[in-house]
Parts: sequence; structure tokens; C-alpha cells
Amino acid sequence: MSSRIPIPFPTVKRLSLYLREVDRLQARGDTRVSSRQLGKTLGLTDTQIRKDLSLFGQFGQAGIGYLLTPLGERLREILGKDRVWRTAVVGAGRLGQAIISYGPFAREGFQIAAVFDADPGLVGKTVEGQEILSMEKLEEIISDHQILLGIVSVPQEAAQAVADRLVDAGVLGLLNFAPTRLDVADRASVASVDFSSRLERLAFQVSLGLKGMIDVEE
Amino acid sequence: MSSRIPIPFPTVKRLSLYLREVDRLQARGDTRVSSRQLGKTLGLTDTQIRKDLSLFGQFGQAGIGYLLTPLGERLREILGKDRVWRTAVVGAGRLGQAIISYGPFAREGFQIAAVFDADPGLVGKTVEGQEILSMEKLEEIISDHQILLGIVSVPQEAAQAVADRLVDAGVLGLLNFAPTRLDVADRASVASVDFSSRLERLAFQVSLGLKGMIDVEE
DNA sequence: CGTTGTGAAATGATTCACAGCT
DNA sequence: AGCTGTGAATCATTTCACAACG
Repeated sequence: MSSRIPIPFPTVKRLSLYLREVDRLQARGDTRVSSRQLGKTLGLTDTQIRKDLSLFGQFGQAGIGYLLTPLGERLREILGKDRVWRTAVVGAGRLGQAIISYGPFAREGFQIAAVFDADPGLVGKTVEGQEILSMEKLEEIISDHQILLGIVSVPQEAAQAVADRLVDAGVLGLLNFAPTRLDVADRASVASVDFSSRLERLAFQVSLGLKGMIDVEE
Repeated sequence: MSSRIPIPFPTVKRLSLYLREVDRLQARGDTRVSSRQLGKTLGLTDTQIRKDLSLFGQFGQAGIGYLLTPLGERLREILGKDRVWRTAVVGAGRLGQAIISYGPFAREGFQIAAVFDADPGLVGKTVEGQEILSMEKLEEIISDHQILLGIVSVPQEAAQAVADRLVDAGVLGLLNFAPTRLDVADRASVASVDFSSRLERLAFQVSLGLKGMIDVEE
């Protein structure tokens, strides 16, 4: 018998960090890690790590900690990294090109299977071994190559239209770099990377540090 | 008399979105907006928006909604956008160059005041009107130009060392693009933009959609 | 009416405290 | 002693419900 439980969203965020650190420790030759040790490098409490991991069963050893090999395997499985995710990049401007050549993506099992751009001046050029394709071919190639993820690195004005086309073509997940919300109803998942919002929040935090908390009354 | 209250972290995240939408509506010629309307475009509930805004005083009008001009002004003030933030970019590889030329930053009051890179092959070149400077000049220029924010777009291995130098030089906020945690103790604020973690979470969400919730027992 | 502002209730996530294993 | 796993308590955030206003 198997039961289904909801995974708290913040936990998912952390699982990804756990896996990264587990990989790093394994590369260093370690064979095990305690929740305390993991928490220290990641800036989290040991309790939180144990709580997170306990959602997926018991794979720690009291008195010892967690063995890196099974922990890594299980995290990979949970995060869907026990397979290759074919990914399309739409928008091959400076940002798109940076994404295509971004080391960690390739290293972590995300395979850039196609790159598209609307600019005829870019179409035909090659970035990191990938030929930039015309937008006209988008639907055909997404479907032929069974591409499940799409990275949207086009200007804000074009983002929603691109998202619509990707989803219509069968993409199930969008990584959005444009500073706007993508509406895909229930047809896909969307994750956003929002530089300016992040920088703005940083400026806010710094303001607080400089000025203390916000005054409610002036 | 004035009292100080803590601002919930999730609220800060949203304030930035509110401001962006307010600006967009104003550019379109609108003069007011209701929490309902705002929520619809941003994918949030109207109650949440009102709760968020109410933390900073009452500036809506019952029966009418919020006037865009005062709302925008107040948001800008809260977020620390009523001033120019001089910002340094460290790491002028593809990602760094994409960041430097990223439109929304400039448009939103963040001024790139200096660009550094450790690669002698890049030093002296110009990106978007900015000369890439040698790392040797970092401390001097940060201090002379009173740069308060630093963007870290170097490889993971170099990130912590760069962060240390920036903070020592007087930077108060770091926007970190490297897939690692930056330890700055209490000397600065850090915000991270973590592409791979985001993509991993997206893959996880898609897995859920494909496979349903995680099985607790196999 | 439609809309804001806000206490009160509900939900969600983290931390505490400790039993139990090695 | 050092560690995990977890129920219970606490803390944080969202949603509800509705009074007051234009």
C-alpha cells in the first residue's frame, strides 16, 4: 500500500540544495554527512533538514548520519533527476546565450535540445555547438524531439506569446526569465527567474539595514 | 510618534511586483486600480494585496481602489527606489555581460558603476559602454564611487572570495548568481539567483504533474 | 453596489523537546 | 556520546468575514 502526501513548497527548494551539497561532499571523497553538518554549510537548522528528509522515508542512521550514496540517489529520484530533461531555449540574445553556455545546467542533467530566436540575424549562427533555429520550426522540433521543458529568455513583450506556443507544442514546464507573469492556466508548470525583482528586494533589505524597519507613521 | 513593525518577507517579494504593474498601468494611461484587478494580473488574491499594502498605511479609497500615482510613489519609497543604487558587477563572462546589458536593471534605477573581471583577456574591453576593469582596482573603485551593491557573476569556486572582497570594500548588498551560499556573516545582505536550483524545482513540479504526488512507501 | 481595511480563524512551516537507536 | 525521527508547540502567513466608506 502506498499513501500520497503533499510536499511543502519550501522543502522542494531545499531538496535541490541538499543534492548539490551531497554531490560536492561525494566528489570530495566523503561517505556520510550529519544533518548538523549539512545545515551548517547551507545555513539551515539540523531539525529542518531531518524533517524535510523524513517526508520521503527514513534513510538516516541514528548515531551516524546519512550515507551520501543512498541519500543522493533518493534525492535525484525525488527531484526527477533520474532522467534526462530535454530543454528548448527560446531567445538567443545575450541572456539566452549565457543560459546555453551555463555550466551547471549541462552538468546537472538538463540537455539543451534546441535553441530558437525570432531575429533573422541570429538564425543560423551557432552557440556552444547549438545552431540557432527559426521560430517557424518551433512546434515541429518540440514535438519531434519530445522536449518537455522550455526556457523563455525573450523580452517581456514577447514572453507570453512564446509561452503560449511552447505550451501548445507540448512543453510541460517553463523557466521564465522575463519580468512578467506567464499565464498558462493548468497546462504547464512555470518557474520564474526575476533578476530585477530580486535586485529590488536586495535594495529593500539594504535600506532596512541602513534605516531600520519601515516607519508606519511618518 | 512612529512605531516600527516587521514586514513579512513574502510581502516584500510582492511589493516589487505591485510596483512593476503600477508602472505598467500608468504607462498605459490608467489612473487607478483595484486590489481585485491587480490580483488578477499578478495571480494573487485581492485580500492579500490589501493586507500587504495596509502594512504601510491606508492609501486606498473604499469603493474606488488605489490611485496609481501615490501608490507608485509610496512603493518606490518603501523599496528604496527613491534613489540611485550604484552597483558593481564582478565577473564579465557571458552571464556578466548579459546582466550588464539587461534592460530592466537600468530602467529601474540600478546604475552599473563598475565592471570587474579576473581574466586579463577581458580586462580593457568594453561592454555596453562599460570598460572591464582589473580585479586589482576593486577596493579602490568601490570605495571611491561609493558603490553599495555588488553583483557576483563568477564561477562557483571564485564566488566566496569575491564576496569577501566586496564586503570588505564596503558593499552592503550582494546579488549572487553563483550556485553556492555566500557567507557574509552580518556584514551585508545577500540575495541569490540560482538558475539550476530553479530549473530543478521546475523539473520536480513537472514530475509531480506526470506522476502525481510522491509515494511515501514504494 | 463595489471596494478598502482589518480583526479573527485557518492554514502552513519551523522549531522544540525528547524517545530511541548505534 | 552522537545522531535520527517525530509528535507537540510555536510562529508566520494567508484567507475569511464583515464593518465602514464613497
